[in-house]
Amino acid sequence: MTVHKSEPRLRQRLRETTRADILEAAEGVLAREGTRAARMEDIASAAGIAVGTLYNYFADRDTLVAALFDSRRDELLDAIDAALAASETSSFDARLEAFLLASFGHFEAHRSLFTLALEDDLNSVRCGPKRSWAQKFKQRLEAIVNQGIAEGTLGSENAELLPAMILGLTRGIVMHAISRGDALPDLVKPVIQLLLHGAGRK
Amino acid sequence: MTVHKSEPRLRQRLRETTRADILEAAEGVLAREGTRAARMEDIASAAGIAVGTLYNYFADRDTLVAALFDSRRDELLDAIDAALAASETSSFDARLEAFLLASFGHFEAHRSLFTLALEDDLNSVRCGPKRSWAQKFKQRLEAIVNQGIAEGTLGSENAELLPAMILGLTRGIVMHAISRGDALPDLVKPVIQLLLHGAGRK
Amino acid sequence: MTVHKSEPRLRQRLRETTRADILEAAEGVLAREGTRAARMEDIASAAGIAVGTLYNYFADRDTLVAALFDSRRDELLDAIDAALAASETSSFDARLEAFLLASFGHFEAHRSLFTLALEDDLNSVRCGPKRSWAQKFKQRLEAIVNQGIAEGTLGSENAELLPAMILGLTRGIVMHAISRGDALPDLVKPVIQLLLHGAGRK
Amino acid sequence: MTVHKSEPRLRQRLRETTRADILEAAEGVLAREGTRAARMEDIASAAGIAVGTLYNYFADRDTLVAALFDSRRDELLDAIDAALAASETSSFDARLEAFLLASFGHFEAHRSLFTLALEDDLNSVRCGPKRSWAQKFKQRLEAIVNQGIAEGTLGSENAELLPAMILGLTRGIVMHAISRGDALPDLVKPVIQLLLHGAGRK
DNA sequence: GATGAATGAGGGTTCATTCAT
DNA sequence: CATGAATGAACCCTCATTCAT
Repeated sequence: MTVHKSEPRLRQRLRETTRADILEAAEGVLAREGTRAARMEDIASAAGIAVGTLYNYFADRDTLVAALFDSRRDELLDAIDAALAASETSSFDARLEAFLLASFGHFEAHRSLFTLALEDDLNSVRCGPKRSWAQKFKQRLEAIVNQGIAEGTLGSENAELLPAMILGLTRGIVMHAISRGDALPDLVKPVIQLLLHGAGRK
Repeated sequence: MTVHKSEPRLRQRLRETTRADILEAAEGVLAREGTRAARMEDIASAAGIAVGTLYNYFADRDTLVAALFDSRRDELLDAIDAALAASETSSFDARLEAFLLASFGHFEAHRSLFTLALEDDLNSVRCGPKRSWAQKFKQRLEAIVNQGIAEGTLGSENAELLPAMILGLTRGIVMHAISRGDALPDLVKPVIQLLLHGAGRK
Repeated sequence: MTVHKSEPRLRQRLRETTRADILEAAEGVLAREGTRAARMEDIASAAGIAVGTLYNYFADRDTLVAALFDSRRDELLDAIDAALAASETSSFDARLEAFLLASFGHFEAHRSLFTLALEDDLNSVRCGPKRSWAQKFKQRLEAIVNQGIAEGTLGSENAELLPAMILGLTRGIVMHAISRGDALPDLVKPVIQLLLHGAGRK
Repeated sequence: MTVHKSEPRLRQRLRETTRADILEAAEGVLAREGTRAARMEDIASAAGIAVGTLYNYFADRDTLVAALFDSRRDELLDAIDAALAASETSSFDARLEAFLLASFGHFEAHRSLFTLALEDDLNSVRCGPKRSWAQKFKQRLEAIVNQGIAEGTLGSENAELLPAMILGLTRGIVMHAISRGDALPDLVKPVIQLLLHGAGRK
């Protein structure tokens, strides 16, 4: 009886697992072959399943690719939100650091995909801001920036540009680290330093 | 005879013109359809020529697309180099401003393509640093940064990270401006401000 | 014991019921989607069972479809044979009328499938006369025609063409009625009239 | 110059020829393999061209198949209309004979396809009367029947059913001839005989 | 050199069939 | 026996590339 009751749950769980496995396989293949060249058959065999099975989980290729990017974006946002929630009462500096550490950790974990995520900005222009990765990223930054201003840590000039600039800064650093193989967490301090005090000589 | 001698020149010039027309047509089509979906026939008809003719100018699709990005990158680098040459004896601030103005001007002119150029970083990771846009951009920045340090305008900490960060900053601002339709030149000052003094309250 | 003896019977009966349910579901789906587009899964879900179960009753798709047409054909022939048996001693006119009424009744009941049964002639050409619906239909007509000749009601010229012509006539009328929504039984008289006396003015 | 002017014509003519060749190849393949099983590749190789070329002439498989049936239907109707025009002033009997001869001739020429055309009635029910073959066939019959009534050769009872019945009759006879390999023209007389005077003994 | 129809390998997708639960 | 997810052969269609005119 218990068995019969829980069976749907098991099914459900298995289904979710398989879905996740497919996305992980897709991540590897897309990163290796490129978004353009990645073939459904490659993804299937990387996931250890048959082509047809892919279509039991995703309506078509586009849906699968979109699901992959959505999934990774959501994981990133969740990590950021958790870090922000954990540092709710901290100072601006601490929260910014928490934000960057969470972000960098996620990029590190998905280094391969991240190279592709860069195309995303482009999508946010082409497909509208719906799937945008940068959009939601900026929203979190806005909140932090506002806190910094309220606290008096940040000046209020160019406040509306700051999120975009921090986002760019972060990206520049991540690309730099990825292409040189540097460890990301070490780069948190320099970013904060530049942000608060600039690179001018004191 | 002179006529005969110069005829090849005319031919040559016509050839170059057609080549440039094709690239311009390609720029529009790629921007509109995306790198993935853009078809050779679309490019040909946008250029007002037959498909086959494309192959008299470019070996294959990949070559054409690469030529497009190379061309725009070279134009950007030429504009930057000209601006830097013109401000050879100026101060760090002035040269940085010249650099940013030249860059932003180029982005403004190729707004449509620029959304695609973002994929390029990705390529620099995947195809090696050969075609990289960012790579050469950074080289120019390195020279400016070094001058700033030598002049005493910039501090010397994290000097090796600065080019990457400025690059990112620039990109963040450009994306922001593109998605909001803002004028790019207005954003030069804020970038320099952040770079030199940070966003912290004085 | 008796119980044990009759259990197989129950099973047998259940099996037959399910089989019939499947065929009925298939009839609806084929009529709605077309022979080409109808999918095994559609049939299964219309029958309220799982795809796999279909294969416990029919070896494969072709077998199922063939069984459907065979089944409806046999029902038609049974109805005709019953009508003929009931009018065994009647005159030619009466028997022909009985024949047509039985046929039309069946078409009326399977209006949806009948549109498909038209493909069947085609099959009788392509797959040989085995599954033919028309073949057996004609056999009955032959018997009636022969009686008509023996009775002296029909002339004997073109006797071998008459069954084919009556069959065609019947079909033409049925198609006409189906496409216009007319009631079939009303059309029995006109068919007999044409058949016996033609449409020429007396 | 003339050459250059007429080139488009040549192109046009070649295009039409190829289109016709494709339809003829398709006719053979469809007849051999069935509407369901016929593959684009088979059609292409039967036409002596590559698969891709098919798509330069027809948008997709459905369009090609529809074009085939439309084409043959139009040819039939043209043949009928020509026969009717040629016998404009003749009596009812003569015109009916002309009609049947024209029809039978066309069926004979497209014997292979005709087996498939039977599916068409079905389509006329499913897809509406647009592509219908029978629909237009009946229109011609209506005109002839009306003439017959006006002339006094036909009685006026059941006049609205006559076209459908003649159509059915014709079909029954054609199927009979096809399945037995009989010559169609020989069957014109019996059809007219039945139609005018019935099969009853005089 | 320009043209654009022909080519055909290759990819996305479907769906009859199987089989572990 | 019922189930329905997994399978993968098969098919439609696309589009980069070629080549005869």
